[in-house]
Amino acid sequence: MPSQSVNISQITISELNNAVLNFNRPMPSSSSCSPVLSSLSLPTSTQSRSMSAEQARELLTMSTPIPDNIYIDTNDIARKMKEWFTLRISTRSFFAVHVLGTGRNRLRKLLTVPRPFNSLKAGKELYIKMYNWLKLSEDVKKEILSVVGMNDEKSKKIAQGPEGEEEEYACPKKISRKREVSHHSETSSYSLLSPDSFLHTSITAETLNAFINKQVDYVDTKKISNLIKDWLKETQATQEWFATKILGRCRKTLNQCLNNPREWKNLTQNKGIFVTMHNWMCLTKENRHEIMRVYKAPNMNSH
DNA sequence: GGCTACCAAGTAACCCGGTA
DNA sequence: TACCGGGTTACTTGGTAGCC
Repeated sequence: MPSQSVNISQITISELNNAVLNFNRPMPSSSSCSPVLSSLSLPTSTQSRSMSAEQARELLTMSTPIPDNIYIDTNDIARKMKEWFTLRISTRSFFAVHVLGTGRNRLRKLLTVPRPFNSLKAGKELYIKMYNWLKLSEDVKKEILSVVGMNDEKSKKIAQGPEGEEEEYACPKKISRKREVSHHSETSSYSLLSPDSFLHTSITAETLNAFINKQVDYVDTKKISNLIKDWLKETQATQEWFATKILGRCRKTLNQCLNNPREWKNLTQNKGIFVTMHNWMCLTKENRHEIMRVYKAPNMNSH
């Protein structure tokens, strides 16, 4: 994969070094891992330019021999990585190919059957990369993902069509329309557009975004489905409008969620829809009405 | 590490019922 | 009867995991 400088990236080497400085801080709920990245040969803090994809990968790579006193708990790393993947910030395939530089099946093996660190050969480097990855802040991780994947020519080529000769993988933001939608909900990027008229309302788009994407631990899916159905009847708002304007999904998806709500624990991608619906119903009647007016909900003339 | 089956999510097509 | 909104079914696609 060719190394390219990335102009649009906002991340700087100094920011990355700041992240590295925090590495001496213990990992949350971790006691078995010792800092490793501090031994890496990182760019100096005087460099304040955007990093290239290669530099992003280098950041996670051991560039010096592994000290004998360093022990990495592969089980712990695998568990934490699996937890991180549930956030759906990146697919396993994407992470394997672009961050680790290996195949998705290889990563799966590392996560499902973690072998003792000392018994590993080439796998050591991959675990170290993951260890270092877990130490980064979420913002830095996202920037790295952006740098190593979203902007390189390979990704663009594959994103344009199935002609790619390289290993098939999925880019969560560019390639998969479905995952993009899912990602959208999981990462709290709100679906509402920002009409100019919103500027004149008492509730701002930012406020609404923050509120409606508020994280929720649990949603009673059946209850919220019934509430939404009742609310749609009451206000005569159409499923089409609510689905596209508020949820950012197609009407059919909303319809299925309302009529066949799965148990919360069984949900994966559609959790975001129920979270948004839950938060929507937590808004005051007045706020909902105002938003409906701004977003030109049908039948608003009658209210 | 390759192959393959399964699952989840999203959507198109179609149908049905209400209404003007 | 045409139109619109809601519901159902089948299909497509990507991710994951089992098997070897």
